[in-house]
Amino acid sequence: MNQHLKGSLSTIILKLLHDNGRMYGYEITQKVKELTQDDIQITEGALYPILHKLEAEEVLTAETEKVDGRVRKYYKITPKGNAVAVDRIAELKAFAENLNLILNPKLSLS
Amino acid sequence: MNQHLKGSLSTIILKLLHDNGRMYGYEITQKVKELTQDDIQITEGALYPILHKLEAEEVLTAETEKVDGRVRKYYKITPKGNAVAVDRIAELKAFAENLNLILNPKLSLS
DNA sequence: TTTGGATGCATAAGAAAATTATGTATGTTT
DNA sequence: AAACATACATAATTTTCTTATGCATCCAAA
Repeated sequence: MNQHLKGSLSTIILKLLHDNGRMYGYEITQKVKELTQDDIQITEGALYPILHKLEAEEVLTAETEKVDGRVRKYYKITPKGNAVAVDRIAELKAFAENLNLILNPKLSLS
Repeated sequence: MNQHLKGSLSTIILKLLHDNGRMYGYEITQKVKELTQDDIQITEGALYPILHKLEAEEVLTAETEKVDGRVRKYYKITPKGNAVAVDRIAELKAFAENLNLILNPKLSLS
């Protein structure tokens, strides 16, 4: 995985769930791959523990479904979790803007 | 500190040193504060171990100076370290762009 | 037909990278 | 004198990820 992703991964997951309403783990990994043109690959060892933690914190709820013979575990944001998600997404946006400020500092025109 | 900073911190330090040539630790913390309008505060417990590690890897070299009665440890990127720095900064830029793609997904116009 | 690849979830051991707390020291401001 | 800013350092702990492994199903290719 991209080392710069550290710390941002759980918020990215919340963002995708916030946008898409209901997703399962594997779908999240594919969506991130697609959005970033294969640049970001979420590993399972990182993904599932985060989903379980968010579920334990009641930010997410899960429902298992069998689709085409395979089990999928669908996650969505709880009403209670929505405030948390919105907050963290706003922080991630602010962070992205700060990154841009650092990476493309304005020339001093003095 | 901003939790999303995790993982990006060492590259941010390299970026500042790459832009400014020569900086000491405290100066780096102040520069990041300034650039991000107080949004990002680098803690000392994160900063100094990173500087020491980069020095051990010979990406940075350090020189101690006494200025106005206080000791400062100035760091700069080594010739060898420059390639590493340029690489990581490019990766951080790519990451920032990926973040934007995730945070502001294009509407599907199908 | 069986092998490999994609789909799908899970977890354990270890490493990496931060937080939090603490310590030292000097200079400046109140 | 106390508080705050400047300046560096590190130890213990926690968070978070990597790497490896395991299980199971479906589909395509050989």
